[in-house]
Amino acid sequence: MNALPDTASPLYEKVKDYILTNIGAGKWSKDRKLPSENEFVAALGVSRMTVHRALRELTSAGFLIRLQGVGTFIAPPRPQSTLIEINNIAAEIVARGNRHRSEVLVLERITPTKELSLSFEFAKRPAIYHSVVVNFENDLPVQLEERFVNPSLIPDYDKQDFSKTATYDYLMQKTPVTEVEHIISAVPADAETARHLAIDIGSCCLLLHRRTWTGAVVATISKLTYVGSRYSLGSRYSPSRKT
Amino acid sequence: MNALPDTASPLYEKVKDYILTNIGAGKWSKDRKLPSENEFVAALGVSRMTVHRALRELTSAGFLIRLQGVGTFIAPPRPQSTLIEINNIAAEIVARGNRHRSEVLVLERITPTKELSLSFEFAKRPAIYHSVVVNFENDLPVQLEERFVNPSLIPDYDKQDFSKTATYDYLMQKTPVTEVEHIISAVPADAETARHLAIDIGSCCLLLHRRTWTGAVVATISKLTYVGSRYSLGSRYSPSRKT
DNA sequence: CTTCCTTAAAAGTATATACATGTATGTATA
DNA sequence: TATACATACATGTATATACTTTTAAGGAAG
Repeated sequence: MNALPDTASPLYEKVKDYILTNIGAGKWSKDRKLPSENEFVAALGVSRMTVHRALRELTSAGFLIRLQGVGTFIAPPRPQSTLIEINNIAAEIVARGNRHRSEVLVLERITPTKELSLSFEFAKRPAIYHSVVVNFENDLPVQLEERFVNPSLIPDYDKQDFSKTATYDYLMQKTPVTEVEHIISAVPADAETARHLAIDIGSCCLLLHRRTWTGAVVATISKLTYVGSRYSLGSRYSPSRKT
Repeated sequence: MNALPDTASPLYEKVKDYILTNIGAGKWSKDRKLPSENEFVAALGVSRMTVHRALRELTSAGFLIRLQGVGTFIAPPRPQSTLIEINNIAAEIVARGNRHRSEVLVLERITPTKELSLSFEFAKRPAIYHSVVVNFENDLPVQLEERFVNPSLIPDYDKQDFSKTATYDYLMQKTPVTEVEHIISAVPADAETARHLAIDIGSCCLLLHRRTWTGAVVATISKLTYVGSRYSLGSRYSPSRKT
């Protein structure tokens, strides 16, 4: 009668199975529309909310594309976006079998510049935390990390001893990251950076600029400068399709 | 009154933001329970189904753990691998509203050096394809791409017109990538690179070294050199845990 | 033929309600 | 004391209903 599989799973899962199976069987051709929610209701004898949930979950899983006012379509095979994995520098150094050490240069509470406040998407200009740390691999400086931290999310940031705990680990543990923005560029070292990293002014450095969000709130802004001749970011990644 | 953010987004998204923000602020301590659905209903003045949807989506995104009959808890911090998405340069330039143009410098079939053959993990030394292309953004060279391609996977590589189709698009279309290795570093431009990119020798460049696999076979080896002062790799990414 | 307006249809959201299912807890009973 | 049961409360699912938002299509007016 209603064509749904006879399993113990909840109804919306049966509807998902039914739709996926029929997509696999080519019941609805690649570029044509799937039945509307109301048509599924009539065909399967379940409520529209249940059909809607099934379709919504299949959409967020990438199988379908839905356009309000238009209909539901089979998603094209997804393009493989090339992803690079950025690891915690301390962990990476240790993983290579080398010795890691941090030196805290600055750990303070400051009033942000107008520009920085803008990056935090603040309406007002509350005080924020500011840290500058140099990371060493076998006593050779390889990375200068400057971080600005939102105190409303991480209140005790300036009380920590970041020569013991990596800033990265502390932040990851304190607040969930819901979104990350990265900008990678290559820049010549300025005078201050060169001094901290013990390199010549103008040497090539890898600059990783990162913003993280927790919900709608900017949690941290980081500027990570790697010495080009001493460090590179590496990763090996298997793009795997879900479900 | 109801403490929800005042944005244009749907209600369940506001509830999600509200919960994430409060987790970030440490309102509900790490190991203790969050309020029950009915308590959220009373506190926020929305229906239970709306709260339920918000909590369900946060759970499937990996932020929460829910136990039927018990309650809702904050999920332990995930092993956070930060991912960066690398896009097709041609697409990125066009997406910025600029004009993209390619110039093919080399497109040939060569016998690989011993070292290159090793990178391909070849036992013997069969001929491979080699291409060098300069990518322009509004007539300004921004990237030099050198690629080595395995002819057993992509047989007609040297017959293509890569001033029309981007090499990236062609390769993605021709063979599925099952694994990718990346190494990003910052290097000074050598004489030849500087000439092709119209920059000074020693200028900072972003070097992206990439190997792709199809199954157990190395498909391509690429060396992408970006002019540091003209181009940066950017991405915004939502780390969402699957189901 | 073109432009504007009306209308229908689709997905999206929000709510009230009901019942199902799993867990912990307190209480009565053996 | 220990077991069994009743109960309260938590999340999970399903439905009916109403309204919103977006889009496409058809028709009237110019």
